Amino acid sequence: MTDQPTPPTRDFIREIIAGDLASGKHAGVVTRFPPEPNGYLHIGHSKSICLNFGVAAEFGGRCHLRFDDTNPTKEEMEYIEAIQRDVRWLGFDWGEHGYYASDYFEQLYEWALDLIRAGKAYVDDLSADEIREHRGTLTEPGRHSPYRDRSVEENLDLFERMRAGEFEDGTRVLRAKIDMASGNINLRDPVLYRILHATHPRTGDAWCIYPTYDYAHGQSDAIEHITHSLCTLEFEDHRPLYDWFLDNLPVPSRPRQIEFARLNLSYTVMSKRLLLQLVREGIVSGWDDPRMPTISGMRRRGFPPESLRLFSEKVGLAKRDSVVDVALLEHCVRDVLNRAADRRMAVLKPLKVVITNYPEGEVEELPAVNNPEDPAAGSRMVSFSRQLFIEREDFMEAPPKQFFRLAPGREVRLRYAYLITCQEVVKDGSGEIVELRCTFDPATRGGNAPDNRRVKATLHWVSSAHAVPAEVRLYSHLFNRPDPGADGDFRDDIDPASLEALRGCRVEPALAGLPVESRVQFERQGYFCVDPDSTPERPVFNRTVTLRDTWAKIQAKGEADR
RNA sequence: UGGGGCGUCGGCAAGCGGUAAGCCACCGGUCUUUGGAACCGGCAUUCGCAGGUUCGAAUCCUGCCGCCCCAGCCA
Repeated sequence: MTDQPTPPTRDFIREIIAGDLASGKHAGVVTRFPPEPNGYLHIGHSKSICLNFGVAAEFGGRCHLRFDDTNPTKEEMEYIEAIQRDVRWLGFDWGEHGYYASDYFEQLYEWALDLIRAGKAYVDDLSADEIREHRGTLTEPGRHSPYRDRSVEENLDLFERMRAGEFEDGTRVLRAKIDMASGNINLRDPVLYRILHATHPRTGDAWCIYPTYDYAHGQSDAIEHITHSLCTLEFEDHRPLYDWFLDNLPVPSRPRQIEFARLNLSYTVMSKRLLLQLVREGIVSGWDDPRMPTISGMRRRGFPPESLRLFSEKVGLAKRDSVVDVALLEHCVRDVLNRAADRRMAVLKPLKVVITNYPEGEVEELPAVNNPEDPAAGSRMVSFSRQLFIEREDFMEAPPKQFFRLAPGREVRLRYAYLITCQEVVKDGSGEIVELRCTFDPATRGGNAPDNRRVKATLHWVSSAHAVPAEVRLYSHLFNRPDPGADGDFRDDIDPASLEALRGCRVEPALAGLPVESRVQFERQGYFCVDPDSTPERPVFNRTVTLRDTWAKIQAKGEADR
């Protein structure tokens, strides 16, 4: 067997960068993550963050965090702060390299003056509607604006007066003079500056003209000596314009834009517009609702940052549009949590069990392993007594063939405790099961029978006198179809049962008083984390993700066959 | 009927002229004090289609077909 070293993670972007380093085109790598502070970051951004910071780290370079804050009508300080918090939480550090496009407004303005002086930009008095009419269509060329051939002096005068605030919003713009007949619409004299009498979150009222994305982005990259400017596919046809500015302005460096496909996830919407709508319309509780694909939502849901990084490695990087199965994300979360989360017992829908042959008033402390995947996690003691709670779903009066949990006359194991046998089912007047009367075998303390007899099931449980009440919130996908909105309003595809709050849960005492965001596994059920709504007397847990559930599959199959 | 991209397993994705990696999902099995985890095995004779070049093509050429993006003073 030839044992070849695992090839390093390679994708087309890393290949380009490695090539640029090998050829000596660049001595080092500088990337940037450039969010617009007009909303919260989501898992699509997480892919970009991991890419930009990851690439920089792998090649010994650095990654800047730069806010693309060129549109004060949509941007807010709250978003700037949330974005910084989320990037740090994900595990990345931009060090001294936190920037804002607005840091460059003065330089960008000077360069606009250069363009005007070179006859490559002009002030246009056309209205937005008129500009659109002159732009032509996808198949017909555009027409020149009647203001296209103004003199340099007039353009300079007008542009300076735009900056001085002499004109109303929308009355004039600065445009590049490129080619109104270009097949690439971005080259049909794109707008460089628009008049916006709006207060900017950082520059306040210092400006009333603001550069557009196209005019600001590449130059900001150049100012920061970004070597590789990574962005999503929809900017591909902006690249000639990106390059045009670099070619026509005295910029200090020459960044290269490279585009990759954005992340799409099944059962999820990813557009900021739609996410904002969910928040504004109160469909979710906020940007950090645990059902949101936002980084803050996933954090509250209990996803560890490592799981998001793992996921972004696993989804790969390419240029084709794709939709990643949300099951891959869930797999990454389970993979990390399986190794990291301590196990605890929690009964979500309690059913009372009385051990009839166990002495009244007696309590035993039994050792329970914290994490079978991690010996260093140690163990804890759990209290056992005569009256317990088990999961309602773990008992069936008339069990089907494949159900091997508790049933009348059947013996099962209580994890870390004893083997018990169900002797009697107690019901109330309406026929509902309210209690199980069982016997235990004192010789099976810890869970093993001296005669080596086997039981087919192990149940989790809590001692009723020791357990603490808790609320548990069960989450499933926000949408009930893999492609929400594909046939109309995405709101019609919201799953009304995506949140189920259980109030009467009983959990083992070790689960009380944990810090917010603590992540644990509830044995046999899934991974959960402590929600900020918790109080000292009543913890609240969010279900992060269920455990793989073979029984659920068997049941589902049974129903399908019926 | 302009311009720019993209088409490899159910979902991602390697492959860079030498005879289809890997992951998720799914299906079997082993093991098991979590119906978890772990482990073993199965899962594309074929790369959108059709021609061509070549000893040899997913990889090169030609022509079709399909999908995505662009007509914001959003990013």
